[in-house]
Amino acid sequence: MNYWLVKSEPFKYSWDDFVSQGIGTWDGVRNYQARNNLAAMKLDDLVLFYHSNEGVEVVGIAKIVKEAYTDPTTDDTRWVVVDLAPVEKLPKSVTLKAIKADERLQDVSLVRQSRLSVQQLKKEEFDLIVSKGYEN
DNA sequence: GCCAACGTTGGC
DNA sequence: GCCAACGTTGGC
Repeated sequence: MNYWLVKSEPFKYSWDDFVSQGIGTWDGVRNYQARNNLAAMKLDDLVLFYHSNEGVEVVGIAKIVKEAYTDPTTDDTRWVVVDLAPVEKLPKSVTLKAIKADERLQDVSLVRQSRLSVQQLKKEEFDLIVSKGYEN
């Protein structure tokens, strides 16, 4: 089981859009590192859903319902997509600020390599961020 | 809206 | 294969 984090700009594709659709194809990735992460995702891996630009926070948990396949939105065969389904919304979203403030989360890519749109997390990091979503 | 960080492209 | 120029992302 692996743990991931994906970013989306809420005005393009928000958590609420995702929930109302019930399933979301994660297309549009045009970065090799992000692509490699998509390709490594396995069925039922858990994924944190992060809002970039607006909100700048982790809002919910999703899971992989279909492993990587060729991106149907382009003829370029280098790119892949996965399908995700919502698992649950965090009672309280976890802001980037809160993540940066936690010394145990200094190695996560959000902090180290903020531009990467599909990132892998360690189980401890994933659990820690989720637990913050349940605090207070 | 600005700018830093980073990825990609293309000339040599 | 290097590197400058350029484009994009994303936090602030």
